[in-house]
Amino acid sequence: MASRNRSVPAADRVAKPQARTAAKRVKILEAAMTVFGTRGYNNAALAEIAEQAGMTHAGVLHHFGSKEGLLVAVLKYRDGEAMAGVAGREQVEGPAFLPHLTDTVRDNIKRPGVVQTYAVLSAESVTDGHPAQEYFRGRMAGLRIKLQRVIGMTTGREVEDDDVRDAASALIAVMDGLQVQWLLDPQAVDMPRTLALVLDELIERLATNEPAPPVSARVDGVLSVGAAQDEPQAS
Amino acid sequence: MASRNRSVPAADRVAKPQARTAAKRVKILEAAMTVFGTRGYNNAALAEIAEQAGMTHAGVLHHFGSKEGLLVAVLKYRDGEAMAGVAGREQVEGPAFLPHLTDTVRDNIKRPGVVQTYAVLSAESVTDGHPAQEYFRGRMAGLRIKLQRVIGMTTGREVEDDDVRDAASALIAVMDGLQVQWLLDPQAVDMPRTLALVLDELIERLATNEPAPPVSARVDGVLSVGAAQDEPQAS
DNA sequence: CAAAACTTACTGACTCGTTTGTAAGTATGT
DNA sequence: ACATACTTACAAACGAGTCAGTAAGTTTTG
Repeated sequence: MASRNRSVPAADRVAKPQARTAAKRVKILEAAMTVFGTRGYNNAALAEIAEQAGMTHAGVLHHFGSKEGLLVAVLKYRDGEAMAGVAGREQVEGPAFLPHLTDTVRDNIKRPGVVQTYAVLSAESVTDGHPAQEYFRGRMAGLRIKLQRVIGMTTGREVEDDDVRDAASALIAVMDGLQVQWLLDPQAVDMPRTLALVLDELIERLATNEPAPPVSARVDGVLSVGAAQDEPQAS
Repeated sequence: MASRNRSVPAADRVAKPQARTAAKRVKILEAAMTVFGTRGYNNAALAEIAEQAGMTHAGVLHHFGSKEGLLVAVLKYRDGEAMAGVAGREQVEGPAFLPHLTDTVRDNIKRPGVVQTYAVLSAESVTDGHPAQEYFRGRMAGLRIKLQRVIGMTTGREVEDDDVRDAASALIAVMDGLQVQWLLDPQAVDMPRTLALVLDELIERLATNEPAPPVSARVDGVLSVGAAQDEPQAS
């Protein structure tokens, strides 16, 4: 299925970009983000992206070489934008990163398009041979490591501790999972509040190092107030 | 153009479906699950599904009318299968539903295909006009309500309590979010352990009703041991 | 019970729309 | 003059759905 290796036309070797070109490219990227978000990568048509950017699909290809190239550019663009982001918020490094998560989620409510793009693409990326797969694998790994470090710092735990690792995965999972629920029904979930609940509780637990009893015990009535256990667990 | 004298596949007419038909349909559904999972709905071709089921794409259409019809059938089939499921596990109703969650996640590790189908389709469903949108909206809502009830029962809280609601959303979010991370890198996350961590901690918090201090306070040094605060938060 | 009268379960060929990418030509700025 | 930034036109594929036809099963009828 893979055609022969031909040289990519004019992907990135920009010798002399003209004055208004940069702005035009941003406009294409912005349009692409919207369309990839509303339709998914596979179902998105270059023609629609081009139209929103005020040109033909061939014009888009002139700048980004291929649809896949455009996607990669969108992903990179989003990263850069998220840093120099919405409220002049720069790269937060220390334990302040944790409340920053909740802030970001709060801001995201005002940018459903961005949320949708991220949610759709990240899940779509697990499909066979998806062009964004490597990107999201790396992104997840990076986020996990960063969170592990920050959680370690904040709670005085080892960075390599299993609980710290799990907490990092869990926080990312909560944010991503909430987005899908929220996109399907914005009334149904309160993203920042829910994230804060998990975040506060997880950090408290790691800081005090007092694991909660497993729910299985609770269900068996071992800890419950009225200690009437009704049914034995099959396990 | 809907109700003609055409031979509608799932007919309520007088004649019987043939003997091996049911099995054949299941084979198609099984193939469709795989292909929808590995390619996503939009990128999946009926021809590939048909091939895996041992027929042509027109044959598939004969049984399910359209690609969209097939997707809906797959989703329904999956629900039915999940109940009569893997280990003869039937509809768990009471507080036992909570440990059941962890069990399900543990089983899912052995069924990456199913996980991928669910993860890809649920996120894809938020795109404009996706045929599975209503299905997943309903599914999420139903799961949330069920979890609210079970959490209420287990912790002695009101079902309508915000914390209970948030905890329900959070648990679903953790499960779904972990799946994407796990599919991208199975080594990187321990799904059941991570879910258990969040689950235990959330239930404990709701049961004792002692909210953890917000991380923001912790970061500001109010609670931290070494009370060195580095940067004031913008907010 | 068996032939006629259907129905079901397909296949193969085709239509028609959509889509990515290419090629060649035109305008514009430096 | 010469890249750059496009456009129009086209190529080649692909994919969903239609249609007519065929083989086999099922029901009805005499």
